[in-house]
Amino acid sequence: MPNILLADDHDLVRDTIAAYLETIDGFKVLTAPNLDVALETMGGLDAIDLLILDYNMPGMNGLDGLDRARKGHPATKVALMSGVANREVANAAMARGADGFIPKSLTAASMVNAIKFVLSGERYFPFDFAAPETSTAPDSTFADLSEREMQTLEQLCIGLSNKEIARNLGIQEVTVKLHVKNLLAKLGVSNRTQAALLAKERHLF
Amino acid sequence: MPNILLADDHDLVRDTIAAYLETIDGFKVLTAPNLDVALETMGGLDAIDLLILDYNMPGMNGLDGLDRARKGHPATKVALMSGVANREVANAAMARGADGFIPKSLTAASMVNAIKFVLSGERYFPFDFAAPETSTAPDSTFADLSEREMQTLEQLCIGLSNKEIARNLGIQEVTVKLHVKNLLAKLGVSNRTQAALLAKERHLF
DNA sequence: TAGTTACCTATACCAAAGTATAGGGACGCC
DNA sequence: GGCGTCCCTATACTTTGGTATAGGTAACTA
Repeated sequence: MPNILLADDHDLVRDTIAAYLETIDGFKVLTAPNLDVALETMGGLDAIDLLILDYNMPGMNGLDGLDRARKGHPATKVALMSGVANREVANAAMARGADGFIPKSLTAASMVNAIKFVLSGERYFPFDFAAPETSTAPDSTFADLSEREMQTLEQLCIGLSNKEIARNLGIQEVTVKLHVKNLLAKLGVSNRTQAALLAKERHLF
Repeated sequence: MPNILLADDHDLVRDTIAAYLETIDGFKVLTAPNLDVALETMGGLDAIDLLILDYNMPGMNGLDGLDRARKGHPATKVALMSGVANREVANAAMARGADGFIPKSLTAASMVNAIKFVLSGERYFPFDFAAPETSTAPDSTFADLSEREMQTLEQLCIGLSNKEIARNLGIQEVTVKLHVKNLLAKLGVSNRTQAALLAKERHLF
């Protein structure tokens, strides 16, 4: 029966999750209202198999808290939990060695799955949480680009110069400049670099 | 006891995996040597809970096979399995609606985990397989950038102009130009847009 | 028919980006 | 001391990028 330590400053959230895990799956769950208490508890007698840290919690200071927890207790698996963190934070957490990332948007059943996953030695990263970035902004900004402007943008995203784009599209450089100018206005950015960055961010090319 | 249909043209691989799943976890496993046979089998009496398709297998034709399988049997979960596919393919598969992606580099235990995961209604995407792209090239190209050049690059990645960067760093615009010129050379690119794109690709900022 | 939109081109101009060369100050290293 | 490196600045220059205005074609639409 694995020991879990759940640290979250939101009392209601923390206690209900803990109760759920205990009753439904028979985990033994300890709780802590912030990082410092959590680390104290870790130093106690019971060996903790999994430490779940809320991302927004006193003492966390971004992902530094993750490092602190991992450093002192290498044998314990550490998962991050958050209700607000975006994909960037989640990725950063995983890159920094977290064993899992649990968005609070998960269903209870999925959360249990995730926890079991981590306890079994794997690293959990919810795919459906990782993906939205791609599908969140399907077009909107890019919808009203004309075909040529879109083609121009595409070449811009490889970092080509107007001259090169002109050659590739078989038109004059002045025309490319025109397309660039228009697409900058439509995208609401002020130069080609920003346009390329924006397009890449939206995973257009 | 869930029914699994495993389709792989590699006889040895297919049969050993099937045997493993049957003996270790009590799954009922059917097998098929290619996509067509798999789809035929699906039409049989037994309801298949999970279809596992090898990516390199007669009939697959890239990810088209995935679509064919999903279209005819919406109730069946479909996972892709591959020994060679890279991250791009895996992501594309997930984007096209696969319920899971199973690299053959997984341990047997992890594979079982993945399968249970998918059967429970979640989508499985192995983080350790997804991540390498980020960590494969930690620096190399960027290692020999000086501190100022790195700061300049960072601002470049927001699409700022030389003038703005100069203001932000508290130096003259000419100096920024110098840094830009030098970092372009070090990165082996020919303009600021390419530099920004490269840095973003490597997830530096 | 006239109006609209996308597309292409042209000339011209200014701003921004990038190159070249030169020099000075700070630091660490042999 | 001399050497190398990074940082900053300066002048001067060329190229590229972006804006403005104007005009022509083709296709679609009211």
